Parts: sequence; structure tokens; C-alpha cells
Amino acid sequence: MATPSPDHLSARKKPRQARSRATLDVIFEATLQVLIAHGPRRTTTTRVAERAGVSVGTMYQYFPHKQALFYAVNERYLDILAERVEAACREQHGDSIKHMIDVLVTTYWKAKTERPEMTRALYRSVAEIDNEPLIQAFSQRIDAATAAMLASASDAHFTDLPTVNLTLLSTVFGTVRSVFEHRLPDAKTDAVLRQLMVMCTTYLETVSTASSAPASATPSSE
Amino acid sequence: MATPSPDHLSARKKPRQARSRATLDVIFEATLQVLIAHGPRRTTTTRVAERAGVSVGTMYQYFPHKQALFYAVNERYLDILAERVEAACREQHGDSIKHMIDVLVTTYWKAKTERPEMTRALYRSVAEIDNEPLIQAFSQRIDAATAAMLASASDAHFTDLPTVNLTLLSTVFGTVRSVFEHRLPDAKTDAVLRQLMVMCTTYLETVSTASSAPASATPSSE
DNA sequence: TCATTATATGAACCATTATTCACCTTTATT
DNA sequence: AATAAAGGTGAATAATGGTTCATATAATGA
Repeated sequence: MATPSPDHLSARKKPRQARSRATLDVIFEATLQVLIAHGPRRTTTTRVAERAGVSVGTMYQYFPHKQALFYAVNERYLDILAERVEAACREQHGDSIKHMIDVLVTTYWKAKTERPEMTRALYRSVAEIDNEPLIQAFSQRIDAATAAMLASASDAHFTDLPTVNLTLLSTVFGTVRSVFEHRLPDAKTDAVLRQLMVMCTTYLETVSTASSAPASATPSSE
Repeated sequence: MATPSPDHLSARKKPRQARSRATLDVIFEATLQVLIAHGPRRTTTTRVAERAGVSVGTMYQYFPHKQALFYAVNERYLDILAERVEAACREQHGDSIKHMIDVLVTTYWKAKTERPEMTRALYRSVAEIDNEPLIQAFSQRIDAATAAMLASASDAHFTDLPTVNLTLLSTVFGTVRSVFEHRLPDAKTDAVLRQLMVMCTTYLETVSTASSAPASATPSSE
């Protein structure tokens, strides 16, 4: 399904026994914890191994080097995040635009703030790796999910769905990240997110060729 | 003026002669170049010194440690960026909302894309430092600048200016960053930025308690 | 049971790198 | 010109940290 990782970043070998699958989980969680506690610069292989309760050698059986570990942790996170967004989008099929926006913003915000320190740590960890392939794959999944959702809206229809969708995603994801990183007091955060929803809803209404009320302007064939 | 840097990150001493001011400039530029060429992880004091054509000892005369150097480079960049945005805002005083938005988006976008690799390198470099004080100071300056600009708009008036302003900034800056980092083809980039302007303009019109325009139902198209 | 494969260990190795300091050179001051 | 102050040098130091590998233990299958 997803684009395979470039080989210089992919895992060395895959776990075959239950034992090693558990080890991998432990390593991932330990990586996150060290990343949170010490920052990416002080996240060393030995420290992670120590925290995970395994030896460095074990880590090197699954990851050819430190970057591959960071890469894998990011991959896992983005996978879960994408799944959540996809699920949320699927659930809103056929609903109203306003509802879709609300859910999209809320879902993304929640995903980021459930473990805020983890989110921050992951943002920082990308300095050590080239995560563009990951971001690319993630974006495509989200793009497809929201495009399908928007196309099914009960109260709108978009002639240039790709552009509208891309705009919506850039705006929602960009703004949410911006708000998240600014550590505003809760009241302000809530206010901005609410305004963001208003803004996006209004935008979609503006660019929508109203579906329930038949278009007065003729849809041009392209 | 700006919040003073925390002492553990501030420069060791200030240049008194023209010679050393030039040295500092060279060091800053070298840091950027190494950051771009090798990434933050491989940006070592020796490499920077080499590139700058000075000795490591010289660098340590101005910066107590590597982080202080990164901090200073970021500080300089954000200072210039803030100045540019402030200037742009000042120039649009008394103008229309639409114009303000256009200029704000364009100015920020240009600032980021004039030296895109530098922008990317700086984004990455923050993993090594705690740049929150810098971001805080930057945000406040921008906030003040755009608030003053919005308050002077010829075709709008805002009852809750702080919230509107915060929303606008989160949206514009967040979205621009998002678009910048996604490396979209030029055509798509342009399209999204144009849509962003429409979106923000419409938003400001919606939340504006119309000052000059009649408060009738249909807002005229521009 | 025994052979084979998967998994785990961690001391040792090597390269890298941040930082210092004793000394030198240039510029300012008297 | 003489002295002081600012600026600059770079080999040496000390610590860190990524990676390997010879070896050990556990699981699997025949």
C-alpha cells in the first residue's frame, strides 16, 4: 500500500516471533520517551536501549542506524494519525459541510494534543532524518480521504475539487499546527479553532456551486 | 526592544571594532551555508569555522557554545523577517482589507521563498535549541503590527480585534508554512495562496461590523 | 531429541566533536 | 613610540556516542 521506505532508511529485518514483535514495541515507546525527556540531540542509541531494557545490539538487529529508528517511529505515528483521519472522514460521508469541517478540525486537534509532548518531540526529531517520503505518503492518504468526503457533501458541490481540497487541507493542518506550537491559553486556542471552522465553512460555501438549488450559471464542460 | 536572550544562550561579548563585526557576519553566513549543506546534525563548530575562514577559537569568543550560535542565527533571521512584515503592515495603513491580506500573504511567502533552502535549514536547526523565547518575541511584534494595520482598515471595523487578528495570523502563517513545506508545483502553490487570500478576505468581511459599506444582505463582489 | 534458525548481549573499537588556553597579531590610546 | 585592549589562532584535551561482532540463549521443526 504505502510507498516503501528508501532502503537506506528501512528496517534491517522483520520480526518473525512474538518475542521480537514485543521488543520492537518496547523500542518504539522507549525512543519516544527519551525523545521527550532529552530532545533529539541527546537521544542516543545507548540511552534508548537502556530505557527499553534491551541491549544496543538488539536495536541494531532491526535498524541499520539511528536515523532508521527515528524514521520508523515517525512512520508509525503518521500511520496511526492517517488512519484516524481517514476513519473520521468516512464517518461523515454524505453529511453537511459544516459538520465535516468541525470533525476534521477536532479530530486533528485531538490527535495532536492527546500526547502533546510526544507530538512536539516528533516534530523535532525530523531534523535528524529526511522524512519527505513519509510526509508525501501521508498527504496523499489524507488528500484522498477528504476529497472523497467533500465530494459526498449533502449541501455542496465543487467544480474544482482538487484545488478546494488542497486549500482546505493546507489551511486546517497548517493552522492547527501553528496554534499547537504557540502554546496559547486554552480560551484563546478554543476561540481560534472555532474561528477557523467558521472560516473554512464560509469558504466552502463560497466556492460551492450550490447543489440543492440548481445552478443558474451553466456548468461548463471541460 | 526585544526580550533579552536567556544568558545561557546569549553571546559572550559584543564586537567593538569593525573587524570583529565583519567576522560575526562571516560566521553567521557560514553557519547558514553549513546548515544547508550538511544539516544541523553535521553542522560542527570546526566545519563552520573552516567555512568562515576563522579559527574555532574566534567563534568561542562570541558564543559560549554551539547552541548559542544557532540561537543567534535564528534571532537574526526572525528579526529581519519581523522588520519586513512590520514595514509591509505600516505601508498598508488605511487601505482596504483585501489589499492588506494580499500584501501580508505575499510578503510572508516571499520572505520564505527567496532563499528556500535557508528557510528549511533554519526550521530544522531549531531542534537543537530552545527557540521559544524567540518565537514568542516574534509573534508579539507581528501581532502588534497586524493589529494596528487591521484597526486602520478603511472598509471594516472589528469588535473583537484581538481574536480576529490572532485567527488571521495563525491561518496565514500556518498555511503559508504548510504550503512551503509541501513543495507543491508552482501552479498549485499559486492556486492555494490565491484561495487563502480569498478565504481570509471573506472571513474578515464576515466578522467585520461594516463601517462604510451599507449593512444590507448581499455583499458586493469586488 | 538434536540441529537449525531467530533473537539477544554488551564490551570494545573508532571516529567525531565540543571546548579550552597559552600565545600571537592587530588596533586603539596615551 | 609605548602600552593596553581587542581580536584571533589551532593543537591538545576529554568526553561522547554510533556501530560491530564474537558469543550466548531461546524458539522452532524434524
